[in-house]
Amino acid sequence: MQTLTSAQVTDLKAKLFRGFADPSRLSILNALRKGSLTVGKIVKATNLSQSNASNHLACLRDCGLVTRSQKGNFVYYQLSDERVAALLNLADELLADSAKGVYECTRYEVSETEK
Amino acid sequence: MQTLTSAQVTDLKAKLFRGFADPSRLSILNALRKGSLTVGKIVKATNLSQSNASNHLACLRDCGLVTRSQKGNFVYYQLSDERVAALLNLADELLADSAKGVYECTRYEVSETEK
DNA sequence: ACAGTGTATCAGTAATTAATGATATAGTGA
DNA sequence: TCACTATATCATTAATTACTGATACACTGT
Repeated sequence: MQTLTSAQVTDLKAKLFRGFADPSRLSILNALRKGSLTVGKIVKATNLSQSNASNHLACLRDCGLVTRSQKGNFVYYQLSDERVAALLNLADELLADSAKGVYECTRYEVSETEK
Repeated sequence: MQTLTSAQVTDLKAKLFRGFADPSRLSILNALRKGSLTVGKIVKATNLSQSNASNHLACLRDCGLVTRSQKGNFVYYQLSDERVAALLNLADELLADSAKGVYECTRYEVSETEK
């Protein structure tokens, strides 16, 4: 068991947050809030392409946010810890209060697929 | 006051998390946990270059995580909400439990500046 | 108005990242 | 073994991002 430098801890924390920092991954995490799902169900729920979803799932696993369990031909993913959902909830609350400000921020660009 | 689509909410949430998802910004946020600081103090605390710190501060402001207040020649930054610190705390806890797994993950690369 | 200090912005570059389509792997049942 | 389904990986491309050094702006005191 090795002790980490504070810079290493910071890198790990950044990595953890990076898992949350992409709309595709957030939509996956959101779908998993209700429980574990197969990759196929995740693809349907999120409208991501299969390979893209698979890549993001690998990323989420890499960040420690989800775990994987194989059952026959299917692979189930689920949130790795209650606190993953708790982080999502906290972010929801924070956004609910500050969304207006962020939304109006000049740098923010809404994706073109939305009206 | 406009209602946001769920995709817009997802984009905003991703943007919020992106603020946390970089080691430089995390070290800034960490420095600000104890209270507000001038840019100069932040630069010293983080070892970032002045322009780099300034860019990250703009980013953090853009993500809604910090606020800015000017006093004479100095600019003070501070966390915009208690919940920003709460998110950092939650991430700390999550990491404390799962650090081992994340640390051992094959994809993770420790920056070369560390031994 | 000027010099000095603190902060922000700009242009350029290198590196990282997300997405796609095609292909590979692994499990299932006949 | 074979055909089939589910998932993962690969190669490529386009887009985004972090950083640096130089410069600009803003405030202060003289």
